[in-house]
Amino acid sequence: MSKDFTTREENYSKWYNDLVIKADLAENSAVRGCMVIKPYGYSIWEKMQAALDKMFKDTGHENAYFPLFIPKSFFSKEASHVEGFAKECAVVTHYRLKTAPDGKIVVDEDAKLEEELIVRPTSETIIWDTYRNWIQSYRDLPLLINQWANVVRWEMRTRLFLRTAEFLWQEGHTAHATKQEAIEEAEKMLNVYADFAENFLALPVLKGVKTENERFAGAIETYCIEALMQDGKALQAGTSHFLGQNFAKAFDVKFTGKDGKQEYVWATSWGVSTRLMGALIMAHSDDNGLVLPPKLAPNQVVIVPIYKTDEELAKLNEKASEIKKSLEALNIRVKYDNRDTYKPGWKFAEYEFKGVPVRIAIGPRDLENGTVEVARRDTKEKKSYQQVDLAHKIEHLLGQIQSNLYQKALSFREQNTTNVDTWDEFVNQIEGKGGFVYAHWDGTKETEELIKDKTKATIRCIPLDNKKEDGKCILTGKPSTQRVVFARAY
RNA sequence: CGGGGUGUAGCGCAGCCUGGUAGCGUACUUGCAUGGGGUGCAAGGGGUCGUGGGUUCAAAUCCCGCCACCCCGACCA
Repeated sequence: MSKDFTTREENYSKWYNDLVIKADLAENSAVRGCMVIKPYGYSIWEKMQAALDKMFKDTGHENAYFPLFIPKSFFSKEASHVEGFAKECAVVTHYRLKTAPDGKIVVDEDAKLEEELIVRPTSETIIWDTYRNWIQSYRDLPLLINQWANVVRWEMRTRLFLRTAEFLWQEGHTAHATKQEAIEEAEKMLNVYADFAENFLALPVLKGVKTENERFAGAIETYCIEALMQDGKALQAGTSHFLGQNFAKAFDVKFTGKDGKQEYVWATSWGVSTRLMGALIMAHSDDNGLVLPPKLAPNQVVIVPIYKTDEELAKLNEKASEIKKSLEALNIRVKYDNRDTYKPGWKFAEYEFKGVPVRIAIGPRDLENGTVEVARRDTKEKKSYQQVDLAHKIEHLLGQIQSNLYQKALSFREQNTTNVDTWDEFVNQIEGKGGFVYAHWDGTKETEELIKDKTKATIRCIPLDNKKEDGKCILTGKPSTQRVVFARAY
């Protein structure tokens, strides 16, 4: 199944693609740019959803659902928003098919829609059109709503999980009485994303704001979390937008304040997508396959029996079930694989490839000695453990693996973060090792675009915890007050 | 949309140049042996050769059109 697997060094991009397919996470579908998420991949996504959904609810949000289709006219209401999405919209123009004289199924031209429907690329417009009726008074605020949905953006080039024409995500859309409160909400949700990335994905992220160029279409401020992948490229892992009153004005959403005066509502929106799957895969996996952090692994532990005879298997079944139960009592997700159709070595390789954090092998020798063999996926280390109190030891080990993955990713990021002060250094760094490059920039759109044209590097963000520092723009030499983070990105 | 490439068994590929009844590896099925890191041997099943047309006694192979997918650019979470 996974022999002859491409290594990261040979071809990082092929490694990623092969990994996604061979680890059974997803595959390309019959539809251009759209993937099928397979059960194993989907179960990881479900784990992410569950964790995020809880975090959203713990911060006061509720789930709702809005239509897949958005009337075309809605898009024209917020000028910069439509501009940002116009080039990648799927449009529904007809509502009926018919059989042509030659027997082929064709679109019935008589069934043309009065107004075309856009398949949502994001839901601000339909949601704000709805909010108009929901919000009258300051008592209706804040309105804190999240939606789990699929969206469509007709991308020209797609890659499994990282960029697909249709993807799954959540989008939060909140309405507030004051500017300050909306900004706090946008920042709060950015922190939720950062916590999630660090605690569940085991992935350290930079928190920052986007430059005007990179800002979400229709936003006043776009906050983001940026992660560094093993090939030195950055991945935007989540965004949170302060939308000001742009959408309230476009959709005429006003509320009456305590003072009896009418004012436009302040808005935020924030989202993360199945792209997080891509981040997860690229952050930790190695040339032996997937490496999953225990908190998101569908199976945290797999138990493999080693035996020759049916009698041995019967004894091992008994012992393994006992171990399985003791682990499950601690809420550890365990699979016992006693299929006779595959050999132990095959199973070892298989679970390793699928990233199961801990493998327990147990054979006749272990039964005699009261031991098991425990192998951890992150370090590939194998150790013999006494069966006594095994469940607690495994629980502890899972915690260690989770934090080890985070530490490893963190030190990778540190090793691949550099300060540069001259253009030559900058080009060398971007074209060599890559990584996050802190450099001075004169603050103009033109310079940012010029740098992008010359090096393919973009400003990933202006970090929130940035310290002020006088310097000169690496390209123009004009004065600058702080360093910003450059990288090539996905 | 520009440049390059590929369509042959579930998957990966050879065969094409030089036309002559479709092959390899793997996966699958069956049997026997094997079993502490992808097991060996044997037998077996499976293909409108992307698609439409043309040339020819004969086309996977030669010619023309079309379609799909992949890679590199412009666009992007």
